[in-house]
Order: sequence, then C-alpha cells, then structure tokens
Amino acid sequence: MADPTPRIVDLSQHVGKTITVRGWVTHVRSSGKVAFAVIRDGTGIVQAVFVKTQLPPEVWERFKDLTLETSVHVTGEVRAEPRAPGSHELGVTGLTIIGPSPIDYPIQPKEHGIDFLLDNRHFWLRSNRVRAIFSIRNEIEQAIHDFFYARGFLRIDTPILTAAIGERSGLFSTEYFDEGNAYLAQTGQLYGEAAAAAFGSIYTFGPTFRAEKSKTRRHLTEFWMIEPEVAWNDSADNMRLQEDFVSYLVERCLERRAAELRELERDTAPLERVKPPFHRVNYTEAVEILQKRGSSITWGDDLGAEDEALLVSEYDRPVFVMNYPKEAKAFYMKENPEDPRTVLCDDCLAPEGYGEIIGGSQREDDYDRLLHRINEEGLPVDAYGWYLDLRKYGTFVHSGFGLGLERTVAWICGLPHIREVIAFPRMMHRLKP
RNA sequence: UGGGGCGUAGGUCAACUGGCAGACCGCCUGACUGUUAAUCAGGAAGUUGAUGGUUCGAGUCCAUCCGCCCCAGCCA
Repeated sequence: MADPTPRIVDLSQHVGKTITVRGWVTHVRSSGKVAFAVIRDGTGIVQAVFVKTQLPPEVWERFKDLTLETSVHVTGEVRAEPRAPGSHELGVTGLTIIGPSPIDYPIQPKEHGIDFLLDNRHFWLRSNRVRAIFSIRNEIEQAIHDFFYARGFLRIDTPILTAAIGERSGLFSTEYFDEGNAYLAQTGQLYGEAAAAAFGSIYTFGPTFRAEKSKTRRHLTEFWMIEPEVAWNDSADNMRLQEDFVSYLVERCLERRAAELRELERDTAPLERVKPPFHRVNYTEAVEILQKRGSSITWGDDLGAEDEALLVSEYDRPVFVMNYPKEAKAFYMKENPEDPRTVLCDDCLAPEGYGEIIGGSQREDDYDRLLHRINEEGLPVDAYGWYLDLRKYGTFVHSGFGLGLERTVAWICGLPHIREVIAFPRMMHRLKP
C-alpha cells in the first residue's frame, strides 16, 4: 500500500482499497444498526459508514463518542457511492479517537449571526464556505506573484515599523527605544519608489495599517496591499498595467477556482466581462456625468460611495476615474500639465458596487515641486529627506499603484463584506480572536 | 465621529394597547439496517445586556451606561 493515509480529495484513486482517513467529524447520523459520520480533512469530505453486524462491538460502541469536531483516524474500504456527500464513502473497519470534542462546540450547521461567527472565527474557519473563500484568496495571491514574476518584477518587502511617512490619515503608534514613536506602515510605496530606482520594476506585498475609525463593509484596520512601482512608466502605462493585472487575477479564478465560485453561488457572468481595456473617464467629466444624473457633487469633491456606484453602473467592466483635483489626493502625485488643478492619478472602480480596488498615480519627479507640495501639506520636511533625495540624484519618471487584496477577493467572491476574506479580521471593534 | 436599528435559552428568533418566559435547531434519554440539516417519542436548558425609575404588575414604558449591526465620512 503506497499511501495508507491519502487525502480525501484523492480518494477516487483508492477505490477498493482499505485506507485510513485522518480528519474531523462534521456530522453524525444514526439509524439503528447503521450509522454515518461525515469526516473533513481540509481537502474534502467523506462519509464513514458503520454497520453494527460487521464491526467488533468496541468499535461500534465508540461511534457514540463521535461528537462534532472530534478528531479521528478512520480505517475502511473506499467505495464510490453517489448517495454519499463527497461521492465516496468508507466502509469502516477501524476507528481511533485522537481528540475528543465536548458537546458544546458552538458552531452548528445552521444560521448564525455575524458577531457570533466572528467571536468564533477560529472555529468558523472549518466551514466549507470559508474553505472556498480562502482557496480563492490563495489563488489570487499566487496569481499576483505569477503575474509579476513573468514580467520580471522584483518583489521587495518594505518595513512595517516606520517613522511618520506616507498618508495623512490615522496611524498606529508604539514606543520605539530612544527614537520616539514608531508607526505601523500605511503603505510601502515610498520605499517602493526607492527600490524602483534600483531595480526598475518592483512590487510589494504586505500588511498595511490604518487607525481610521471607519465602520464599513470595505474597511479593515489591517489589510494586505500589493504595490507595484515601475521606472519610466507614465500614468497611461500605469493604467495599462492595472487593467492587465486585474484581468489576469479574474481570469485565473475563473479558470482554476470554478468549483469554489460555484460553492459561493457567485454569478460569473460579470467576471467574464473583465477584460482590457477598462473604461477611462476624467474626474472632470465624471463630475459632469454625475451632476446630470442628480448627484450633488461639485468640482473639487472626492467621489462618494453613492457617486462611485452611479458612475460604475454605466459600464460593464471596471472603470478608471483619472486626474483628480490636487486637494483630494496625496502630496506625491504629479501635477497634470494639461490641467494644473489636477494630478496624474487614477482610481480603479470595480463593477457591481464594489468600489475602489486600486489607487494609482504617476509620482512627482521634480525636486522643487515635490518640496513645495510637502511644505504646502505641512509635512515634516526632515522626515522626507531620503525621499526627496530620489529626485535629487538621477530623478526618473515613474508610476505605481496599490491594490487592496481584501477588496479584490471580496469582489471576485461576490461577498458583501471584506471581513469574510481575511482569516482573522482586524476592525475598529475587533482585536480577538 | 454623525444618522438609523438591535440586544430574550448554547444558536436563530417569537411574545398584540404593560398581564403566567415561548418555538425551532442543537444537547441528553429511548426507538429505528442507507442516513443526506434523517425521522419518531420523551427530557434538561433563562439574572430577557447592566443599573436605576414609573406602575398593583415591566422582556415591553422612561433615563443612563455597555455591546453589536447597517449607512455616511476617510481610504485600498
């Protein structure tokens, strides 16, 4: 016997053989002298069949100790069985209880409220639905690495502990020896720019932190962001990279995670339309469109959630909103030579109301203009000395963007809230488990 | 941080203008040789989020506090 303990997903290769499955009990049903236990091992489920007349009495007796989530080794003959969940079953000949599970295991195959499920997230992870979500998240993460690797990008890991630098909004801080406060990174971008000057094309993939008191379906205080930065790319090149990138991630899930998308009851028709080119609309045009459709937005305002949904509903695939007013965006974005009130940037809005999944821009590469913008924003110039130096010693046109991993996964999975696509979500009111 | 909503058994929820604390699921006991969220019979299970008030009487009305959900803002 080459593999006496195969994974459940591989059982079709072991039909007729006696093997041992190692896993957890997800369901028990008894019918007098025949009893059924469904076993999960993380790769699939299999039904174990206990027949009283064909078992030693002590094995039969042990069946009634199988509570929900008991961990077991079950030995038996593999049979193809269309009636069984998982389409295979095990004619049990042996049972070893590895870890008993008290009867008060909290999660039932029934409906629960979100607060209860999040309190029990360490158990909730064991459900089918969660497994499907994380298979898709994993596919997307792998696709991200494959996409950039194939294009010769270097992955670099930027610091999580930083001096105050980056975005304006809320920072988590902690004491840092004699250096005063350290802050959890909100972005790796500025470091990515330094790396782009060294390596050409780079991307970062790491956790980022925002101490904003936002309580919406689209915000976490800790989330994962992918930030490419490319030397010699202007804003137009940047958007072409974004649409190729996003389209590739969607395509990979459609190709390789169809079963999981089905498990989540995701309508894949809108995903199949996600192909380059994405629609492009200038901020100024967007404001005019929105005003015609009844929005109260005026030039200079950022787009609200309602405005985004209204705008995206016009199109059948993601939309780039380009060149926002300077005041609405970060200091490092390059002024638009065609309209100096605006900067060369883009937000990529996902369809179906999922909103902004990418924010990107061409960076200001002129030393004096960048210094002027830092002062205008009232930022501490000395903290940005090294960043300014990138413009002083061999400045270069460059662009990049940040893709929010959880927003992207939630969109592709078709889930209403991003808290479901990260294993242990961190939100304003949740630090445990 | 604003606006709205909610808090009752382990879970999901009922309980009319204030009048005996309920159902289903789960759990326990028993029956059943092919169950699919098995079925059938029986049983245990409650400081109604907390404190105070009004009342003959409060899950229900009032005040304060605590917790959560949704929407908005900020953003990815």
